[in-house]
Amino acid sequence: MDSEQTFLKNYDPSKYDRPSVTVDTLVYTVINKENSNYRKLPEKVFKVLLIKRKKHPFKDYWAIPGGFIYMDENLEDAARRELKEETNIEDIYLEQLYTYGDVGRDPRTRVISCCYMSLIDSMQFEVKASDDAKDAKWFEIKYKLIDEEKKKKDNGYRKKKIYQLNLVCEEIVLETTLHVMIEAHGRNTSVKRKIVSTHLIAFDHALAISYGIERLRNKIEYTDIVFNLMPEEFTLTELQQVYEVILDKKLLKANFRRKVSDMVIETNAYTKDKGHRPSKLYRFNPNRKEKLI
Amino acid sequence: MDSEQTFLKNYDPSKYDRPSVTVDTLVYTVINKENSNYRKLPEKVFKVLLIKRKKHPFKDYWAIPGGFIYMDENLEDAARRELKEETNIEDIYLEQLYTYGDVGRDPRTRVISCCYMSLIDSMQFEVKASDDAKDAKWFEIKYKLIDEEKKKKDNGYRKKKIYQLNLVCEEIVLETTLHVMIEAHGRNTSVKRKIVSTHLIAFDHALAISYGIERLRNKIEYTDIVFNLMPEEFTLTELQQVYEVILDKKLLKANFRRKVSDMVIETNAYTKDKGHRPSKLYRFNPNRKEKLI
DNA sequence: ATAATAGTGTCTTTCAGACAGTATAGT
DNA sequence: ACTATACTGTCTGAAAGACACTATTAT
Repeated sequence: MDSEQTFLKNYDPSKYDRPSVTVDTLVYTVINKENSNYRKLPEKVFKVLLIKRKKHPFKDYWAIPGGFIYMDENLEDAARRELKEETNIEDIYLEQLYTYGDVGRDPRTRVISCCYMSLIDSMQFEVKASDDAKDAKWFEIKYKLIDEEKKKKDNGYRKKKIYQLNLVCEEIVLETTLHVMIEAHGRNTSVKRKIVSTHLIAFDHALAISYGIERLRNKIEYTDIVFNLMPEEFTLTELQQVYEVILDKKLLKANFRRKVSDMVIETNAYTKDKGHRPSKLYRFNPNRKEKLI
Repeated sequence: MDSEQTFLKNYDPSKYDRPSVTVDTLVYTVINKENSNYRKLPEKVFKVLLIKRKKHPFKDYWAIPGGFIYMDENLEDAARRELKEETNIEDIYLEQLYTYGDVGRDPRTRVISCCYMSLIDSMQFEVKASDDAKDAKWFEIKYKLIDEEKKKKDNGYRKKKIYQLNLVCEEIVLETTLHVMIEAHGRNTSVKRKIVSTHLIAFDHALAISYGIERLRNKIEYTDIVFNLMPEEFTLTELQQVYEVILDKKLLKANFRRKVSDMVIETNAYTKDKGHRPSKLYRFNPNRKEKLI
């Protein structure tokens, strides 16, 4: 009769083939665009951080920062370590997004990639992460539903949503087309995402980038995560601009202010030297009723 | 100058230590409780499927069904294969829930577990999955927030939510206490879940079971997933009972019916022989506007 | 004065919550 | 007749959406 102890002593993990495991971290931010007219507010741009690969496979392609986990390190710790190493960013909002593990997604060997998503404040990190030496660059995100096909089937339907993801940094344009296939059959609905065409983006990383955008668009509506993109103090118009650039739609000012009113606290400070009426500065209200999942 | 091809030919995956990867699948359902009073409707019970482990480690403990992935098999395919093998369930709603990878969560070696969640129709699978020979059993779920502590800190707070998870099957009672730690610091909020005490549940599986319940409670409010728990035809009262047992609260009938009205289509059929007024049978309306994430 | 943003008031429609009432089978 | 469920109507108040109006700065 063997005990758990003797079992563990004799356990040989190399009996089975094992995949490699990486941790990749999507870093999103919203940054001010340069401005000519002294009166106008700077436009906000939604960006994602990509690294230019220096090694095979996908040499010279752009990828989400990340790497192989250490054997004595938790997944989230690995994500934070990589983020610190590559961008010097730490103590930041991080959440697990999705684990990608399709056969053949990495030409070297079976690689399973646990993907995290983080949001950073543009002011705090803008310079460092844009650092050229690291070959890390912020890419402006343009993500749009461009077409939708629906076919009726008996007892259900099949819908294909076609998305265009364009990532732009200076003269570099990374263009990807994605399909989201929704299959409804009886009471059962399944969703599959796949890359139809992509250009200069490594592995299946375009999938994660688009999924991260959709998750963010969703969670911004019912959680506090936006504030991870904001500086300590901000105007309500800036906050609204961040919502608008992420959701890719205009919002009405009066309604927006009502909606966020219980998430913020006003300060006594105002903006100045803006060529128009000064604006009150606000902070995040940490004592609001939270909603987390 | 080496090409990608020569790089790949010389790539040796055994250079680095690699973890083992498993896929585990939470299977939830809602089942009718036996009934004495011929007039009364059967009560619904929310259940999760657990397997009794026959091998070390955690021999004789209860675990979520799952196992090691094959090297030539996608993650979701692995989840579906295991589900088919162990419970004969197939063609069912499945979604990725979370990937657990803490060091030391498996005493054998580093094991990373990609956890899926599935919902099944009690009528269709009730008998098979309860099959004793497979040592798989349905456990009734009782999941409650039992206490909450909040401590103010400068520039934020720390909140601890204490949950009690009880799983009951006949005379077996599996009791777990979980902490959800919410730490708000400045604009940054982090959430950590951990097991404080658990009894006869293998690995960190109690974490996944509770997280799955919370995800389901959340998604039932704004998606169609409930219908994966329903038979082809059902009464609105049955649908309401399923909502109530998952959310663990009573709902008002008139309001509930208004809320679900565009998700269902009425049939011409009615229930009968119930000892009270017959009820109209409904089906899922596959053509409703969907919300998926 | 002007151009631009800051900020508020209010109407309407929609939706969530609460409650009370009527209807109808099986014994 | 009685019991238990089936089903509907309507009131209230909150929230979402739309729009119009006033206020204030730097040049």
